Amino acid sequence: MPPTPRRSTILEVARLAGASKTSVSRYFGEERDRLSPSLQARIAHAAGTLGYQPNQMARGLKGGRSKLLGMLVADIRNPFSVAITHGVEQACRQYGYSLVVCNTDNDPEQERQHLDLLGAYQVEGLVVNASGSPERQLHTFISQGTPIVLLDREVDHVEAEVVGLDNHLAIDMALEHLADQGYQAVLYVSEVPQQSSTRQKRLARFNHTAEQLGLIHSSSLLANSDGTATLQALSDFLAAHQQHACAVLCGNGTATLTVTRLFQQLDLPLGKVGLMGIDELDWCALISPGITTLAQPTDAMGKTAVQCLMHRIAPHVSSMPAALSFSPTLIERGSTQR
Amino acid sequence: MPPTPRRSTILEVARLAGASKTSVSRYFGEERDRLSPSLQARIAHAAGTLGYQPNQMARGLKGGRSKLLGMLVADIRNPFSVAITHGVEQACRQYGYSLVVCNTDNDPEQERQHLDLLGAYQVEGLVVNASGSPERQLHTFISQGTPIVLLDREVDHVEAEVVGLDNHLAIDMALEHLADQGYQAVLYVSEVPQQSSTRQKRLARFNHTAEQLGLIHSSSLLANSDGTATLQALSDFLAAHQQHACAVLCGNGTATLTVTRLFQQLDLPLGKVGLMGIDELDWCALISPGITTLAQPTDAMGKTAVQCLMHRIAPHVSSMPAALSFSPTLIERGSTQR
DNA sequence: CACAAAAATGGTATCGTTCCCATTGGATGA
DNA sequence: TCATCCAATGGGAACGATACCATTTTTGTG
Repeated sequence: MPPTPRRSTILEVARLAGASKTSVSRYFGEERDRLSPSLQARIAHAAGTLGYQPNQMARGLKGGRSKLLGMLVADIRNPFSVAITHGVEQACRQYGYSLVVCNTDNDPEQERQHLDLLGAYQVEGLVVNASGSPERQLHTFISQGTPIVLLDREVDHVEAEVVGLDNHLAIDMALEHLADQGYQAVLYVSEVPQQSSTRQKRLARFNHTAEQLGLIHSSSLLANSDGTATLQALSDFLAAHQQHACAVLCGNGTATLTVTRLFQQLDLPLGKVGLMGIDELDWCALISPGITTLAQPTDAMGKTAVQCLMHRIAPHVSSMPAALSFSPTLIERGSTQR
Repeated sequence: MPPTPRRSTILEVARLAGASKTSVSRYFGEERDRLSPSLQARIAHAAGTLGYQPNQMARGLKGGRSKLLGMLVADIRNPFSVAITHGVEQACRQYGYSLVVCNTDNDPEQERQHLDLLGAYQVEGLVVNASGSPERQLHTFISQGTPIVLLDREVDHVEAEVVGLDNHLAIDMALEHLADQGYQAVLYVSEVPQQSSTRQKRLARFNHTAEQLGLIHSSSLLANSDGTATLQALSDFLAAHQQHACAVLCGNGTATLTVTRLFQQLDLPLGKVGLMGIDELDWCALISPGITTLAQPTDAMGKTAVQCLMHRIAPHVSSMPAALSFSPTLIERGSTQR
């Protein structure tokens, strides 16, 4: 094996092409047109021969233009997050940027570390799906001129665009659908809302709208992942309102998963007891007679987040997106059919 | 707003601490011990005051040590890939590295581009879950001394460790389980195997072992995502072997999802017609009476992949993992109970 | 045809680190 | 006591690109 054949540099290309480094730099930068066709050809040939590729580290160093975007994800194993990440990544590539994805596993400490890191890599923009409240660090980015977009969750005292679902609309749509279907009592199941503004909003809106629609309502928080507390809450709720048509509304995909398990444990008939969830999942159609969901337009959300950043980074390249708040789509299935 | 307060540099810290940049560099590098306690304290204080953080771009430039690992994922929306990515990322952090994840959406062209990119960012190692056959590019990395680990899929003519499931064992376990349960005819459903050595191996082994166990067998490839061709194949298979106990074995999670849909379309009784899949999914327990699966130890696989790389990058930090081939775990449910 | 203006190209300093090689000063040993 | 060595520290060159300014060549115009 040859002793680590180093990656070729701009200088070598320049020499081979009989040009200066500046010209080669121009060729690979935004100013290719300024070069005469003949010079362009020579450089192209030389670069091809050597297999040259600009070193992004060096690029990032000089101009601060790392062509890197950072993304902080609270829980990469949540299908919703994955879907969003997918959208964000696609959009990044479209703008010629790369994405560094950091998963925090809902741990504020990891979040802190990852933010430090993204800073150290000079990301030019940041998509943040927060797990804690990293206000201080986010301010650091902002004050350094690095634009930030918040995804799905707001962060107190951080002024930045928030891309996400229209939570009020979503809850209203869900409750109206349930009411339309004749359900009279609704239990709302959510993960603990402390870390997430979205969960808080949905919960509050649930109470508000359920009240307004004259629905009997109550809520239960998923404390531990096996949902034993909620099992109790669910059977209590059903027992207390036997004479009414009952339904459960789940605040996100995780809740839907847990509650579906509970339905099976309690052997509840889907539909007779209503079930509905926010977030569409692969398997919702498969649990017969199907679980009704509100699907989020994840790809669009991801793209919009990136578009926001690009608008700040390079206003001429991208306009500000029209809307940052998205409407869900109702996917009606048997679980809300009595 | 202050006019973009620049990020502070090593020089400013040095000045404030009354030290030289070399000392500060040492403090943040691997040679902190060489500094006297008093100097360490001064630097720590100065760095804290200024909120200093080393610029990774500059670091990467000088030493070629970017502290970055790259990962190529064929399909980020596949839960199996996500699980692996999660493991890889955790392991990275453990070693003080960060991960750039690139999703190729099974598109060789995107794969090509992403590999270029990862090269440009001077990643120190690469975890590759290939979608095409990027031999040439991978060789470039290897010849430059950048270690590579192949994940789940091999790439022709690329000599590198392959971390993945023991496919022979998996297929054998599955078929033995099915045979034990009294199934006599098995249909194997897989995605098209061209792009994936794993799919090829599983398919070949299926034919081999089914033969050996004296099972009636056949296979069907998922051409389009709605699986219409397989629907036909499945009903034909069942019709042809009415007098035998039939089962379907799915080559991966995607196949399991599609086939489960087909079972519902055809209204097949789970268990009476057996169903089993490789890859454990959230919802397999929920489709009553549950779908039997072979679970892959995804976290361990991700960690092992990183450990391989680290062993090459810094042999003193990490030893070579003992095994690169993993055994699946049988999760027995009602779908293989007649 | 001369002169200005524009286009094409090149040279050099610089980005923030790390690495290599001094330099300093005190401890060690004969 | 003096040479020697080690530990602690500092100075400057490099890494590979970009940006600015200078230079050369071309083009346009009266």
